[in-house]
Amino acid sequence: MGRSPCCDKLGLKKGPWTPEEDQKLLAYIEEHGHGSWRSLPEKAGLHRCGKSCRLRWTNYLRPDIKRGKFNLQEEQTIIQLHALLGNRWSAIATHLPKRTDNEIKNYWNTHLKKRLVKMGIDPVTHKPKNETPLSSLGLSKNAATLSHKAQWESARVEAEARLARESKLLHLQHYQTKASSHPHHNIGFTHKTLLTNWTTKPNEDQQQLESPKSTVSFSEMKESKIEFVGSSTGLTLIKEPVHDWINSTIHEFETTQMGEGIEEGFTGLLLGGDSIGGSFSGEKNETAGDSSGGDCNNYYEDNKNYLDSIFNFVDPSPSDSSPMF
DNA sequence: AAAATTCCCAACCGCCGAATT
DNA sequence: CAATTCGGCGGTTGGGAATTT
Repeated sequence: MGRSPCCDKLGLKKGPWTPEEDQKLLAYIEEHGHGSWRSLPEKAGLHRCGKSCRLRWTNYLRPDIKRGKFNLQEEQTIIQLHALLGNRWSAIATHLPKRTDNEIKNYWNTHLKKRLVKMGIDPVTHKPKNETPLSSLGLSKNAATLSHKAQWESARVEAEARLARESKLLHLQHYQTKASSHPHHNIGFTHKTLLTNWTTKPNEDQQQLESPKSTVSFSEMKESKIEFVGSSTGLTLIKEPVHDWINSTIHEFETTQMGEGIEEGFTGLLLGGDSIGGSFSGEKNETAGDSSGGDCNNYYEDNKNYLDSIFNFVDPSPSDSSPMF
């Protein structure tokens, strides 16, 4: 049977974390690694459940987290991956370095979803709510193709995500080993920095606009002894690599992300309802009267660009090195 | 200036699958 | 093989901040 909720124990604190609690959690993980989350709170002197500690660590305290506004490229990546993967935030997060699934999920729900809706695009299916105009543009065939390819692509991206998770796990184990053998091992931050951050509002002053790249480490992928076998329900992992295909698809993904094609499509599309000049989080500019997503006159063109950009993502190169298609 | 409303996000909840006993 | 434990995921929400009335 199921287990009882871990926070049901009397006396366990819930709600927002205090700086003192953060410091305890950080200090413990810095010194010992997190180990078993279940037993961590007691060892760390926290009156929290392990789940709460894990969440706090993964979504906030981890040193490799990037906070602040999402840049254009990150937004594009989220939209593209969401079109392929749906609400699989953890899989999407593996392609957005330093972003947590929770943050991406929040950003999608509070910003991107609304933006798509305003553009007349169904945020679930990523199709225009009224198909007719696009059909007349001759896109219906493309849409069918997209649907088919997206199934494969979805499986591929999911496999990438899995690999990324596995490699992260390996790194974590490596780190934990290090932490246990080096009691004062520094993992890239100090209590001081944490407390400094707490004196200002989190999120506010840590905006970095780094150029994102896939968290899937290509070298790790190359070293991986894993082969993907597609199936209707997902992927089976068996031994021995098929490096060429993996690397080529990853390369396609990466070049597509950096390429000008999608940039153009999404930039025009998404910037349309937002502020001009790259200040991209200025949603308040999307006031009534501004037919967000651009001019009404540009509606069809915009949607065409939107679909095109996804087509480009799914099928980015004319040569199409993927054996799947 | 104050009240009402909306927005945003950290954190919780419940479920699931994998691992362990 | 069943029961249990654990970590992880996605959906949801509470409450503070920001904005509007």
